[in-house]
Amino acid sequence: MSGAHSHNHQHCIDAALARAAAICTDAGAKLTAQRQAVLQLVWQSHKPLGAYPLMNQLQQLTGKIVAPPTVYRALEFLLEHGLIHRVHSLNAFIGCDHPGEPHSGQLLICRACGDAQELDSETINTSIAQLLPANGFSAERIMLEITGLCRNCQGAKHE
Amino acid sequence: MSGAHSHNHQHCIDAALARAAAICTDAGAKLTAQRQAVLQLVWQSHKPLGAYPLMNQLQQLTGKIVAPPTVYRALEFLLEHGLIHRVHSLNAFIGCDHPGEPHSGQLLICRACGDAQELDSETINTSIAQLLPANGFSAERIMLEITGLCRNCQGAKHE
DNA sequence: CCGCCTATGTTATACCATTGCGTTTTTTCG
DNA sequence: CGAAAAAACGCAATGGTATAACATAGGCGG
Repeated sequence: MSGAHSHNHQHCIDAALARAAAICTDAGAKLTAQRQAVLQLVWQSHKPLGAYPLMNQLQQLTGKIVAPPTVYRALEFLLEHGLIHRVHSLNAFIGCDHPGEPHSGQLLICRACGDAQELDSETINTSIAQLLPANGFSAERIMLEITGLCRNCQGAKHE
Repeated sequence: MSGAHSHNHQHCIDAALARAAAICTDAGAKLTAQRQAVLQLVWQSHKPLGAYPLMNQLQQLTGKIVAPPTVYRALEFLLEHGLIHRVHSLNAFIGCDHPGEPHSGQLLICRACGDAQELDSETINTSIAQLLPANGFSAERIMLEITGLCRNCQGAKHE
């Protein structure tokens, strides 16, 4: 596994980094080199990336030893500013497709290839929004994670 | 913490255990004493219960030392048979309100009191179901967890 | 009795995340 | 500018979550 992606999505990464920079400037937050490096690595991985793999990659990238708190602090910053999502079912992280906009992180996670795709279905959002008042519940964080098989993996099925 | 619940929901627990026994018999699975004890403890807690607290309670209940794999194996069994749900955002477990029926574990989790309430909204289910074909995705597990403030905690709590 | 399957026990370890503290860097402002 | 304050970072240790690997015990059909 060394940069062998058939499709080069360097421009996606660059775009994401640019958007991130803009958002941080806007918010008066500092996208330091380290945070940017973490964001880049998260984006660079098509799949949700765990904190420790990320840590290793960060070490390779910077040539320095990196301890867990370092990477977690960067991740926390990026989460706070909506630049990445946490994928709870995998204990991993993934770049956010449309930072800046309000959205709730709807994810389709393929258990075969590991890819994750972000959705933003208004239908689902409104269904949920309509449901809450009936329960007197005030929502702060909505997390929808759907695990299954993506289009590509359905034909070539394992198990 | 010694049985200090103001509301005695022993009958809920008993009902859940009875249903569980029926479901297991039906499925040809064995609800052993240990698994039943774990199920009881999970139900006994109004709130989602972590594996290690559960382990401690199980030790007190049985008077024997219990190792992590023991409790995880029981939890795995209960999950497989739909008798409990895993709450990913808390790394915890909660009794399932309506085992036996197909449902997808929609949860309202109050961050103030820690209570969790299970939903089963057809509206949401159909929204999701309609969304999947467009993405060519075949869903196997759908997980919706909503964190916020429940009715009781909204008045009392700030921030 | 014997072999098989399931459940369980036991030890160790992998994996995920945070706390606490001290140092360096950056920002702020007189 | 230069000192005080704040933010980011490095580092060591620890806490919390989950599983691997191997051993043991008991039911059950041949």
